[in-house]
Amino acid sequence: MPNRPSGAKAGLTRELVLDAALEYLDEHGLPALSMRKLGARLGVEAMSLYRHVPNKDALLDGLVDRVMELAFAGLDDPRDGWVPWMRQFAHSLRAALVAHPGVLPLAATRPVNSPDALRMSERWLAAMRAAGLPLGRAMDVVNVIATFTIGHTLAEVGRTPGHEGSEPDLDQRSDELDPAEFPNLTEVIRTRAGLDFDHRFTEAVDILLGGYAALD
Amino acid sequence: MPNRPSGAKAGLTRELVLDAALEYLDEHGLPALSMRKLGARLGVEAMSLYRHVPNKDALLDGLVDRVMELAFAGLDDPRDGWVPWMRQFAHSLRAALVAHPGVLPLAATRPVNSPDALRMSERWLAAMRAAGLPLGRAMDVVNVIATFTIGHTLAEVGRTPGHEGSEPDLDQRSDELDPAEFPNLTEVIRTRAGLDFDHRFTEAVDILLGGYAALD
DNA sequence: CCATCAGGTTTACGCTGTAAGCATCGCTAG
DNA sequence: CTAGCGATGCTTACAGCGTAAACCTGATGG
Repeated sequence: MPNRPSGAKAGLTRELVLDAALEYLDEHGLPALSMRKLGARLGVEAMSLYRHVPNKDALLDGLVDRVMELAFAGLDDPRDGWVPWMRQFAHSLRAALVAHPGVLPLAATRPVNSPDALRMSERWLAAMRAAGLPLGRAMDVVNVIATFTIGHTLAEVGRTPGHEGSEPDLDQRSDELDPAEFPNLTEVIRTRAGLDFDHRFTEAVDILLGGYAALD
Repeated sequence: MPNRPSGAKAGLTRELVLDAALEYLDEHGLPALSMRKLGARLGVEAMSLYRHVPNKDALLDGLVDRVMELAFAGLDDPRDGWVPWMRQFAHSLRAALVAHPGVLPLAATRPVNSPDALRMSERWLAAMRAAGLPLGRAMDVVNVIATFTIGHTLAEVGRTPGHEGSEPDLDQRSDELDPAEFPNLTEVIRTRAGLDFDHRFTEAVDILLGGYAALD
């Protein structure tokens, strides 16, 4: 497949591979991502990728790590208070996940004790303690906000990890919905009550943070 | 593989297939579940399963539906108040997911608008409205509690969807953890602060429900 | 100039989901 | 009693997957 003279270097890097993988993932979805197709996109055979990545799982882990890093970028100093910092982090994480929906199922199911994830947890804890929170409480707040954000965004993006648009959104299929069988759902669609994901997420995060803040 | 006289019926049912699949999933994890292996467990060739299930995805959807049904079983009457009902539901859902960890990644990533999921949402909404909650608020509470429960349980079970025990739990690898690089995490392990998932889940659910109840 | 090596390729293996066609059973109609 | 028929399971086949092993080749350092 490569039209480059055989044996010549294509100039791959781990970073380039991850870039291409992330792009492919966001365009075509997780099930469509294979080493062969990723290689093809880079003008290279599948096996070449293994010079830069030990195996497919590690590649996927790298993608999760990347998006997590993205969520951390540009956060304020936590010493201004853990509540605003955590709120900012929650919204930043949600934005990063929405921007890379293909990574979402991965972020949700990767083990929490991979080296990357441990580094991430350490950073969270450091930030929260810098804001004056005791360790146990910091663990609780961090974990609750992170898991809620991932869970909620998962439902928000809400399609099979397969390529997007395979199913229409709930509010686009009001026609096919039998009002006799689904009276409440049809009313939801008609009145558009409770379909605002932004509002729901913001409100829930504030409830959680407010609740923890009141626990002193 | 089947030692039964060729052409004889093995007596499969959709229900039997789902039973076996759920069992296999909980024992060996999602990546290990293949149509051939599932067939083998039932004493049947892989293709035979397709008489009872249109394809693998539909089979997996069926498993999610089953566990969700399990979560609904034995709930009190919602008219006794939506706060206790929702609390009970959250804990029941978490218990069902923990009992069938293989289904968790599926429950998290299946689209929210499959027919089964719609039926489920309708039931939730009906219960909440029976308890006197307005529709929009009902949507918010239901979605927030469900997504948080799934997200938190995902982190709790917390291993690659691959077979369990592939990585030790966080608190079992204190040895390998460099205290210089991970001061906070090592302290977490030493003091066991913030490692109680039960307590964290209960507390967070109560904060959420209390917060919504206070919004009147 | 030659040896080494990093990076890319080729080939191959066992596994996957599933389409198509066939064999065989139990049941029902004549 | 028998003809046929639908239901059920089996066989074969195909394209695609992740990746191990061996190989080739252009660039680099002694």
